[in-house]
Amino acid sequence: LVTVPETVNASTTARARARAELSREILVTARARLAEEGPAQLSLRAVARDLGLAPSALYRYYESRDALLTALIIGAYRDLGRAAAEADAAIDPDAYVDRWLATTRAVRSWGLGHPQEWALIYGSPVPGYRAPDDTVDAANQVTVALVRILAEAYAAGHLHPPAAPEVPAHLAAELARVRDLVGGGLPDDVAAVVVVAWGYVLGAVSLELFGHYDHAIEARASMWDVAMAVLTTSLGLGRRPSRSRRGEGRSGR
Amino acid sequence: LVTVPETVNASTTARARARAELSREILVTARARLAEEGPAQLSLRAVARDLGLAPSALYRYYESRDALLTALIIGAYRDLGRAAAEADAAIDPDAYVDRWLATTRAVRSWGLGHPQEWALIYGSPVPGYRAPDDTVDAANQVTVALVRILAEAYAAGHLHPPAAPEVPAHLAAELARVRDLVGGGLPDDVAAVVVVAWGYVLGAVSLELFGHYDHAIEARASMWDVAMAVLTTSLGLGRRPSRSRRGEGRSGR
DNA sequence: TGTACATCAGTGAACGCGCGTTCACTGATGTAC
DNA sequence: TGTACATCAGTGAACGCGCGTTCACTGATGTAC
Repeated sequence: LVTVPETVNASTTARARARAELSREILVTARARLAEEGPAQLSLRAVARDLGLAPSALYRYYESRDALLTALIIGAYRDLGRAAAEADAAIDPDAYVDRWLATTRAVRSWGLGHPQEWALIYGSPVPGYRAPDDTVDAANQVTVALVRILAEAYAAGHLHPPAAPEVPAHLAAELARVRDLVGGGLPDDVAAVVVVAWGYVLGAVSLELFGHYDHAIEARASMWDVAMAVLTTSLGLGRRPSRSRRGEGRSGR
Repeated sequence: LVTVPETVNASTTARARARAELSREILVTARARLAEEGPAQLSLRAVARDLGLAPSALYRYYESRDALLTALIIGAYRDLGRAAAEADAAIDPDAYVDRWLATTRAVRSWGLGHPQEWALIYGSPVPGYRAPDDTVDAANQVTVALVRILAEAYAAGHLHPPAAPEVPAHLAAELARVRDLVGGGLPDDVAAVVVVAWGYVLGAVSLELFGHYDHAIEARASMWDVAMAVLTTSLGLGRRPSRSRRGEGRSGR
């Protein structure tokens, strides 16, 4: 199975060009099917049908159904990561609260717009499917888009979480890896708080998408805004430290 | 289709008793199958096979596969709700922090012990299945078990969230419903913070169970403890108010 | 530029599988007299 | 207490369905001389 080049240069043969194009078209079609059924329901035959191909033809492009799923997962992470990064890039880099709010909002919006793809990457694992390591990098891009903002805010002295948890050594070692994703610089306790914030953002979108506000909270957008306000306060994210950390901090005054 | 009485009294006929028993046995077997495959994979035929019955026999007990799923969902919510309530009941009622930590821990433990049932109730919706309203009550029991602790803590003056978000009126009206689940008494902004805490607990368990700490954080129990410490601080849950709310609060001193 | 051969895309039939649900049936259990 | 009839549990065969994957094939595209 030959991998498909991302970019098609001029010297590429017509056959290769057609191959790359159809390969992408298969992905697009599969994504469209996903929008109508769940990831577990996604069938090669249905995709082939939509494309007017024989089912067996897909095997020239994807080794198996799992390979197609993997491509979809990676695509979804990339798409979401891109949406988050673009939202961030549109804001003044020094306005950390605004960047955080805009980026988290973009994450939620993407989820609302792509509920089945969200389920594919953040929902229950697809049964019988084991994600290969290729997906990890793509998943990390989303994490980085969120965490970077908080890391930069911290570096600029604009993140002062009032909650400074004790972090045991073995956990601190692992948090260091998260820290390294964004270039280091966070103390253990702040890194832990950042992971909690990351978890809340993803978890809250899932709760909403998976129907757990049903019959209770219909004002979803307002609830999101309120939740993010609470989160921002809890993070101590903003221009002025609300409290010094650990009695004596880096905060002025 | 006759409903099965919860309790079997002495006058019940042997046939009815057998019916009730097998009805329960079907559920138990289905739950066991769930532990091995995902909810979407659950098949009537497999359950019948495990019980040594013809597939058609199950139709005497459950109208359809969806009806069986519904019974499983309600059972899972009840089981989780019971586990949470029991953990709470084991703690001194005035020790709100301990109650919160014990109860949330119980929620996580139940999830770790019943990952597929967790996925059934909190994971991506099972495709093609639409949950009937019967499940809502059962779901609420879990919410109540968590929220009640915070409501009681607030009533006792032991909950002082430093984050007091602005809550728009239409959202406040909906939060009132949540409030009513536990007998009222929470101001809008506190109710909003409580919903955020509820969301974090459920979201964090899902993230862990669905594999989003994989390749990053292996010290799951420590991470949980740290997260709950952060959450507790963010809630302002404890004996002494860490800050007065809105400048002048009910806090003493 | 033209020909001979190799490569590769896509076909269509077939494989074996498991699923939810229906239906006419049998034999056992329960009930009314 | 005994008999006649009604109810109901469970059977087994069958329905129609869609699935992932394999395989021998054809015809078109690409390449080497």
